[in-house]
Amino acid sequence: MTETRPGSRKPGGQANQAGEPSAAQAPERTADTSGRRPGRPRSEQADRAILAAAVEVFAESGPEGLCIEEVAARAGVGKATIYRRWPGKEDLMLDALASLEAPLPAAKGKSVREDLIALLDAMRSEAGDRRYVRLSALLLGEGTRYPRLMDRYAAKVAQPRQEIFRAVLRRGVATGELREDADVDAAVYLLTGAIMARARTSQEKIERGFCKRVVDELLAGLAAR
Amino acid sequence: MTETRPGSRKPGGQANQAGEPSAAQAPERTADTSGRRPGRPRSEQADRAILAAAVEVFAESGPEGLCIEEVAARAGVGKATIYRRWPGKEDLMLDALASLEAPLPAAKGKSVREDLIALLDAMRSEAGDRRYVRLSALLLGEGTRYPRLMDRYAAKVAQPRQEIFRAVLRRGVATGELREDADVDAAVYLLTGAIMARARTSQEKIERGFCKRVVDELLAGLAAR
Amino acid sequence: MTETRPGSRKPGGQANQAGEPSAAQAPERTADTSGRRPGRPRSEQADRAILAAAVEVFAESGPEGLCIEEVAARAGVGKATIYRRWPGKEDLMLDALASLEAPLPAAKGKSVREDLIALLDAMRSEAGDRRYVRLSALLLGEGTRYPRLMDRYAAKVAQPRQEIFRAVLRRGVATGELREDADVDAAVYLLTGAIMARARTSQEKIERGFCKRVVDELLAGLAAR
Amino acid sequence: MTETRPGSRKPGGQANQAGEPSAAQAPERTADTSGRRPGRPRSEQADRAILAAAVEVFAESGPEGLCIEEVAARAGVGKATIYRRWPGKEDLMLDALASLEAPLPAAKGKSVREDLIALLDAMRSEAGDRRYVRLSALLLGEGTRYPRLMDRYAAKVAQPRQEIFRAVLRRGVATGELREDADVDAAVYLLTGAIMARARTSQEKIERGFCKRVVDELLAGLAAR
DNA sequence: ACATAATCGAGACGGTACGTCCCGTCTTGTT
DNA sequence: AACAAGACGGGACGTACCGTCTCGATTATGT
Repeated sequence: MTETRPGSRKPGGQANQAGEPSAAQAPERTADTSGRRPGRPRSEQADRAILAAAVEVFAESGPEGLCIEEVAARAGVGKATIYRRWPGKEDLMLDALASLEAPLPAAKGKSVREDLIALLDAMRSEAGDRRYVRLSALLLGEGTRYPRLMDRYAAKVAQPRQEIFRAVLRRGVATGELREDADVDAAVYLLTGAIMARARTSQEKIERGFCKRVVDELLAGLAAR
Repeated sequence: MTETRPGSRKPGGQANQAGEPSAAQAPERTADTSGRRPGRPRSEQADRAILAAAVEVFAESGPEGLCIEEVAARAGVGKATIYRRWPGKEDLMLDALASLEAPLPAAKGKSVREDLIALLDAMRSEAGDRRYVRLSALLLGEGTRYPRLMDRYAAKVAQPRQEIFRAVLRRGVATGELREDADVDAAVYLLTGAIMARARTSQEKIERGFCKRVVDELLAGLAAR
Repeated sequence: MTETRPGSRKPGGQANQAGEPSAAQAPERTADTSGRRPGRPRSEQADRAILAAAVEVFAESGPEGLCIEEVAARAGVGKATIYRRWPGKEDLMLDALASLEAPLPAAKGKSVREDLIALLDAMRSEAGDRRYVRLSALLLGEGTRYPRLMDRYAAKVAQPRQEIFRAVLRRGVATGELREDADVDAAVYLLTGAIMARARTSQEKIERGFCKRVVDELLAGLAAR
Repeated sequence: MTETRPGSRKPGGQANQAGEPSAAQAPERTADTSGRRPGRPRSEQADRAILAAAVEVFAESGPEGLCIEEVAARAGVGKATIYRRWPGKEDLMLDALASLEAPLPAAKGKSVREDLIALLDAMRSEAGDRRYVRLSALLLGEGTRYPRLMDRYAAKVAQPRQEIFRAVLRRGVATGELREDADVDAAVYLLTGAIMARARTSQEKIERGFCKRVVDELLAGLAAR
């Protein structure tokens, strides 16, 4: 089910297993130069064509309808060329997802409120991208069946994003802009969850003002006084 | 693709199209009981067996692995008996999901805080049910492919639940427990989203105290003072 | 697989099991009048509609494509109404075949040659009827699986027809028109087979002169002098 | 419905479309061997296993009962491997039939009478093979639904066989053994038809002497003097 | 220059599930 | 009873993809 060939390699940077030790297990005859494997090197153009086709097919047919044969056909590539790179449909999808994640904007530091709104707004755009929603839904749905996949996603994609929110909030606590005893973790879930919940309730794009309202409401608290 | 037969009927109560207007087109001779279609009526036992088997198979194999042939076999039912009721895998899944949704507890009215915590706690239990997570993830992922399905879900399942939250919050505003200008909609997304976001980040059950922390943080607001 | 209900009855005259003792096993309450069964009598209109629909569907779809559901629909009849009369598809087909068989023309007696040509010409017309060819092909193909059916066909349809040929030939021997030691059986197979073989080689109708040529050739003999 | 792929190929020799022009569209670089389609070539072992299984299943279950799933299972082959070669059940059956047809014995030339008896005797053996009867009955019955099939059968199987008879008869005419004005076509139908008609009237094997009687009767002619 | 070796596109392979069709039986209320 | 209607469990149909496996052709490196 998983990696079997020694020198297996994967494109897609962010979602990889870290460090690409591909040369490590290679036969290496002479011992010195470049951890290069013998034989024809893999085509990087194929890498790109496959990922692009995967995103495209995915966006049209959804996670259930994504079909390797179609991806191969659109990429102008043999099926084996895909299976040489990814062990299966889900792993391909993970890398396709990663290729869609826009980097969150760096906190500009003016105020916690503005930073949070900017971060949420970036997520809002992604959530408006149906491709993102679907890829990420597949991931969630398949989580139990492919825990390895889920863990990699959590480690490589989800947690770094949460960390950005956490950093902004912690900085707010430090500068006194936020309460000293604010529950940073809870706040992260409240904020990021609001976008998810909103995305879920309808097919339409989330309206621009939504992020502001959410942030303000959380900052103000609901309780009277 | 969708319903074509006039008197088509679906089981699964909560997720239905409202009111079962099946009698509407029937000949109706005398007045009341006659709203009957001719022929052998559909077996309600089959309805139940199919839904039960669907949930069971689903829980074992995930949305991708859910297989109508297996559901039919376990329910002791011919495949046609399933396709007579649901046009496809996804629609079956929608009703299976609806059959899993526990009714949210009635607001007991002591305080808004306690009511909210109770509601979130009920959702937390569902979110801890992997079957629920998967079904709902599939639903989300397939949303664009099956907008009809998504709309039915929103109308029959999601919105009624949001309405319960909204009622609690509005009552809080009325009693003065919450700020007069509280953004009730934003608050609903913040609260329900927090559970979703939390469920998404790991496979483990959500800890009991999470709901309390979330509610308290939202009630207090993050801002200093 | 075969008859189970006591009072089962079949329409279709020629192909029946002889004598229709239907009243014999009926409950018979009072003991005297008319071997009538209680309850609503079977509709003879249904009998006719079913046979007609069977022939019609058959002619369109061939033996493999003949489908009871379609016959029932076209006859405006419930499926059970068919199964009440015939135990299965093949038996229905046998009666449908019998309803197609035109009676062979009575030998007019002018000469053996003319009689044979007339008989062959009648068969030629049937063989030109694709419905006949198909029904009879099904019968042949299914012979081994349904020996009972085959035997009934042989006894009720095929042998009486051969007997007509045989009678003509025997009369020819008696009148001195044919050789005294003519092998009547072989001649019957030669003549009737020629039509079958000719029908088999192409989809087109058999040309009118074919029968004459065949009869003349057989009468003359191939051998020189 | 029919062949669409350019280089489509079918096993089963005798029943093929003549000459396997598969190389025609291939790129053909050097000159000879290159008439190869790209990709993995079809397994000839699968060809053989499928045909063998088809004949076997057929012999057990008859034409109606022949079931591709069973053939695939017995041949140890995926269903797609069958459908890649034949568009449907009937076409498979045609090739299976062709694989059953024993080659007619070469005319040995001693006398027309002996040659004809030998030819009929070969057909008699086939007709005694229930598998042959059924396959050929299906073919006949399906003729109108699948005219293409029927034509191919006529062209590849039936006509070449008739030609053999015709050649024998023509030689007889040439040597003076037969009448100069003998109607060769009619004679062919008389002879081959006799076997068919005889096979049709009963389930039992045709008796050995039948062929002799038929040939002698036709040679002698029925007419007195 | 030439062997070695891993890649490429193509597409066949054994499977599994799909959604449809029809079988022959069973269950309604009506005639 | 028999009727029209139509649901039932079952099973084969032909299609679509899965992930694996040959094919001949290509493209690098290491001698």
